[in-house]
Amino acid sequence: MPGNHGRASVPAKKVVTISDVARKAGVSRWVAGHVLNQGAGNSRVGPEAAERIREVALKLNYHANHAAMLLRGKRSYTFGVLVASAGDPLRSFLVQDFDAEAIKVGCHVMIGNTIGNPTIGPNQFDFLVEEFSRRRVDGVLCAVHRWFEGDRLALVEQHPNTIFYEDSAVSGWPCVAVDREHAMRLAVRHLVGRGRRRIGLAVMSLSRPNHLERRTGYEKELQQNGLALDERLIFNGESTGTIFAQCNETTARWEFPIEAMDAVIDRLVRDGGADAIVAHNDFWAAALIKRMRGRGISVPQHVSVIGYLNHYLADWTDPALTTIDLCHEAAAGRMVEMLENMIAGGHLPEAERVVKIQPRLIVRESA
Amino acid sequence: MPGNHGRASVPAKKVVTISDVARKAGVSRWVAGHVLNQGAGNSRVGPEAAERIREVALKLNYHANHAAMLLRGKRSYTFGVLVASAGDPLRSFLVQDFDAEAIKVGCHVMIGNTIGNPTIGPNQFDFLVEEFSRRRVDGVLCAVHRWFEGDRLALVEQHPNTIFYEDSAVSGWPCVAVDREHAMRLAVRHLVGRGRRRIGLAVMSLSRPNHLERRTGYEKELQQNGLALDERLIFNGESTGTIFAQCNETTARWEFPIEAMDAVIDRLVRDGGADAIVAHNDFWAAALIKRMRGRGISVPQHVSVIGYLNHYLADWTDPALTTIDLCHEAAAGRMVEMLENMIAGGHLPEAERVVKIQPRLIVRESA
DNA sequence: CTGAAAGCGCTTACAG
DNA sequence: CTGAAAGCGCTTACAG
Repeated sequence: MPGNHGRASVPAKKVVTISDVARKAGVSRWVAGHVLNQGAGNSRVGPEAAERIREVALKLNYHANHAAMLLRGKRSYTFGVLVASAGDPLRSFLVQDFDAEAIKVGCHVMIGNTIGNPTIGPNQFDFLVEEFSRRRVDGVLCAVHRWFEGDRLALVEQHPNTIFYEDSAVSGWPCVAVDREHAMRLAVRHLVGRGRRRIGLAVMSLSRPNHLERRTGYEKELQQNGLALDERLIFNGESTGTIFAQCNETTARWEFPIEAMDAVIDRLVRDGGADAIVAHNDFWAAALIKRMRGRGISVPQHVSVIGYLNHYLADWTDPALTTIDLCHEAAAGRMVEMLENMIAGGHLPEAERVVKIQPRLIVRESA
Repeated sequence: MPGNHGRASVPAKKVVTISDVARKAGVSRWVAGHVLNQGAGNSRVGPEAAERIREVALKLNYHANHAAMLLRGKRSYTFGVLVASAGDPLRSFLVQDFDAEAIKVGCHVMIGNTIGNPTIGPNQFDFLVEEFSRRRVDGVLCAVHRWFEGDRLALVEQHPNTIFYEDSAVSGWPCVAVDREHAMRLAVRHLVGRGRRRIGLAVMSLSRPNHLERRTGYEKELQQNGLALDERLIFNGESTGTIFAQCNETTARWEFPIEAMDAVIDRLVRDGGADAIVAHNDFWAAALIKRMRGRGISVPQHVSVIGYLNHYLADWTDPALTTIDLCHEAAAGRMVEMLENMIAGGHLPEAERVVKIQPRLIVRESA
């Protein structure tokens, strides 16, 4: 029968403690604790005693009491994850992969959505930073874009073991980001290889440093292939004043005005004569494909399209989307590794603070 | 500078304790603790003293030490969530919404992915059940389909405060599920309203009780509208032997053979003369739309299509997908509520153990 | 109402 | 190597 517990407190089931193990193994609590809960390789306990203790612990199904360790000052083996919304198309992969990597080093992940929950108060980000402190998380992954509210300085002050994903937000702080320059080079190179010469770039913004990297990669690869840069082939979403994606405050779901992509088609294809478009992300790409079909422009025959993200969506566009895979798994692995280094050893060497993840191109049908 | 901590232990920052508050407020620790950390409404402390204590606590920024409370037997204010993979199109919403609801009652959510991480051992589910015990979670949400491995009995034994989503897995245990019968009725009703008469149903399985409910709703609504049941209009994926969706063990991503939908089109549209299809989920629906276009069947002119889930995908199919929204937010709210009741009061009345969430139809373009 | 004491399960000096 | 003691920050009887 479910839940016949007391009110706010949970009756401690009879649980085996370090004393039980010590008694049964015929050693002191000190020795038992040392063998079981401290790092291995200590000189002070004989190997045969250690073995015996471990056996007893196994038989008794002993597990160190987490709360007691924590109270005593040990680490919590818990990471906090700050995301705008965990259901977000990109973050959901990141959350999954980060958890998978965390578990490998014995850590669990505590979720923290920073938007869409006004009941918490005016600023969920700051609230969660405090909560994570109270829970004594060992480290924090912050994957919240910098344009969302939240005191990043307070975050890193309270949680020195913080790592950022994509938007570093605090200059010089450890950050793992996709190599966007490389991503754009992969895309352009592929298109050139398919005979495209009028390659357009459509991005949400060029004022944000992250997005600017895309332009750099785009330009470099054009140059490398002897193609001239034509400003008419670059679409900067900022100039249109349209908000291309925003999170609905009440549903906490992302919304996207598909029709807004018509402006991209007008500028790049109709006016600029583009025969290919490298899109801001898979959603832009999917919308471009959809709207171009409506205008009789076929993909990839007339215009090739390349996305960025490799969301589930990519298989379902028609034609299926050729896109840049962001390799979240690699990013997650790297972040956990860095976090563990920070926890164990203190400073990360300057050179290892900003890590670029090499994305890869997934070729489907749209380019 | 990031991370200049000690090895495996974290130096306790100077933190304010209940003793500090008590001293400053001129009361005993007992009183301070009683006012601050116990439920309100105790008769033994005068209101003016209580007020003063609260003021001091606020000024000192006192927060009860979580580990100490836990060690003392208080609840952890943590929920564990078991999902096959948190990045899964459906689960990702659920994780987000469940966290949002949990935070409202002062709880945090610990993620647990039960597949895709073989390094953990042969059975991640059982491993996580143990881990959740060690972390002393107050309750568990299990949103893992019953055909995945994992000892459900051990789960509910170790965590009496467990609630299932969709697949109850343990008979009679509290469970929140979408009212699939109602979902199908909404879909059929809508199609009939649009003049469809040969309405097909395409589902992955009819042997699983959950899926059988769909057929029931489908039949009832046909009957209600005076339409005869035609077995040729029902596609049961099981009969084809195809695996329509599976999680890649190494990438932990869901894969779906889009071409497999051709069999559905053959049976329902070509042979059965269907003018509408209610699809197993949005992914089936999206694939049907895509493959039908390839065969010159246009949606919704020739055949209407309705999905199930209301994933991001729904906006991006061409035409945009009319689909059933599963109302995850409502489900999450209900689950947290039930969990809290179980924690606080013990048994849930029989009648409140199985909750059906009423889905809604989102009309876009495909039907 | 109040306050000193014991104890949750550990670790960490400390003295043998 | 060993063992008794103190203490992490709380709550819970218990005696005033």
